[in-house]
Amino acid sequence: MYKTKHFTDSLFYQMELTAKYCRSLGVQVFAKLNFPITVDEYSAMDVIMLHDGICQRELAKLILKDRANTGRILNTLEEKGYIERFVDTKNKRLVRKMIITDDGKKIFKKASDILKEHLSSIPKILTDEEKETLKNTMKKLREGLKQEVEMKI
Amino acid sequence: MYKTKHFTDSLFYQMELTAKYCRSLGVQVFAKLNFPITVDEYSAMDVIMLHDGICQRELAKLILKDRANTGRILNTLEEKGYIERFVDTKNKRLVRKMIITDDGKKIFKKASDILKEHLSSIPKILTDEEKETLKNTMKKLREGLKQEVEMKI
DNA sequence: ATAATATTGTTGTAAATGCAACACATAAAA
DNA sequence: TTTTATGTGTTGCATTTACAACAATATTAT
Repeated sequence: MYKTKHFTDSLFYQMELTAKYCRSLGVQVFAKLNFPITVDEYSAMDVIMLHDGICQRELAKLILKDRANTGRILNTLEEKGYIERFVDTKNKRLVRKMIITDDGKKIFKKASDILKEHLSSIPKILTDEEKETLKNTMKKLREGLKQEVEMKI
Repeated sequence: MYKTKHFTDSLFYQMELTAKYCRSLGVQVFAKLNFPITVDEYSAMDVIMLHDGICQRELAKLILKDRANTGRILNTLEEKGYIERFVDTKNKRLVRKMIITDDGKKIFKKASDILKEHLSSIPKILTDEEKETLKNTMKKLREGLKQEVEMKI
């Protein structure tokens, strides 16, 4: 019937499908283990710890959520007492930076340990080599797409 | 500081980042070219044409959106006159099936042509081999994750 | 036969998301 | 100096999404 390649066979569409499985797995694991934070909050904390003195917009660019969304995630993390925010300057501009509190570090460490233990119980689907190749190729794809897609962050 | 692998280095998280670029590219292209349908509606039409006589829930499972969401997408496609729905039976159960109307086929063809032309103007980021490997590995990952993740569809 | 269970689709609702508009401060240009 | 442009963060709103509850029907168990 349709000889041309279908959109649903395209790399972009299949990437979306695959990401949905990954995301669902993350959400379900976090809910199942009764974490006091969501996947997104956990990811944000991870990025903050990796980038000392990061400001909100830089964080937004790294987690690929817009500024509004990023601000809201930080609001809830602050309400929970896992981060503290303060005003600083970057290039002589006022920015809001944040640090992980001791409470936050404790929760993060605990979550990481439980997560690692739980994930190790999931059977290995891909070989280490396949995983590495996959990550490298996706990184290359992201680098290329950065030129084509405007992310409005 | 943190010697253990970070969550943001994980395959799952990087998949989410990469998928966001892909999704944004799709949305932006569709908006830029003034299509009368969204990416999701286009994908749904593509899947419907690939699977003749598919019912709503089967469609939902393929596009990985829940039944509610799938029903709503079909509502808008029906309102636009691009599909027609009718009641049928599957395993002696009442189900709603759908067909693409002539109008729908026309729009889909037009969108496909414009899309192909536009996408060909985007510089090649990955080689054909890289793309194939990537798609195959993602498919393998999805197959494996199907055992671990419940999709509630 | 009756009750319990399962399948399909819809409705309602809360949460997440994206985007535009705004406020504020600084840098650059006139 | 005054105006214009840029960078940062917040607010509001519309859309998307996930999830639970429900209705209707069919299957299975008791």
